[in-house]
Amino acid sequence: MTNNVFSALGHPLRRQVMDLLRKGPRTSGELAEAFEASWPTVSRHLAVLKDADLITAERQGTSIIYRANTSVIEDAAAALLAMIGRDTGDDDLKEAAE
Amino acid sequence: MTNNVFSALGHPLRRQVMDLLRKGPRTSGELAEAFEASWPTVSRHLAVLKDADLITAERQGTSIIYRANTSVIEDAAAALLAMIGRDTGDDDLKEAAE
DNA sequence: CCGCTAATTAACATTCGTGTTAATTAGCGC
DNA sequence: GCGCTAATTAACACGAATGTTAATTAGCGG
Repeated sequence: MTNNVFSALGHPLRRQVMDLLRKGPRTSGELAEAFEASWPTVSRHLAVLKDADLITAERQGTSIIYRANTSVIEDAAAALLAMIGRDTGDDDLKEAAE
Repeated sequence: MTNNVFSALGHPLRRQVMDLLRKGPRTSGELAEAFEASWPTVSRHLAVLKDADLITAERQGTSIIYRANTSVIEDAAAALLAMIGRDTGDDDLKEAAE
């Protein structure tokens, strides 16, 4: 669950999508226009993000609206902080060995 | 700088390395033994992590000691939280649109 | 159903990532 | 320098990711 999240965020275009989505929901077309890449290319990046559960897709008429999935992003951030020993309240890791 | 960090964390073995390093410094040999993969394979994963600045390497005699680079991990976590509008004190992003 | 717009999926070429074994560098003790 | 251990780099094979154009699905309005 925090697994392909990092891979998904590995691509710069996908991070930019997340940044755009932070400001509010966007349709596929709006997102596609925001980048130089072709529409199918953006579409596939969106599919990767959706697969990683980083965004959600909701059909509305002929458009499809994408939204950032904040809880998954929070989980990923928590996983990172856990890497440096900072517990985040998820208590799922107990370890403090010198 | 927060760029290849996510790609580097995309591989499960590399996240496990980070988790081991959280508990303290380890030599290349110790890390190599911790995984099923061959030593050269682990070695190259370590190179990826080092390239992303997630870990540091220090030669000590014939051994090379690896340590987690906490500040870069913190930066990555901050970048994630910024994606959901949560400012982390880095003030480099200002935006709160509905 | 036809035509139109929105968006995804298919097919293809190319580049990147991963893992292995073999070869190489680096340091230490004799 | 020789031999030994620690670790990386080189070379190779192969599967996954990326981007493009062409084809397809989905919904709406006439």
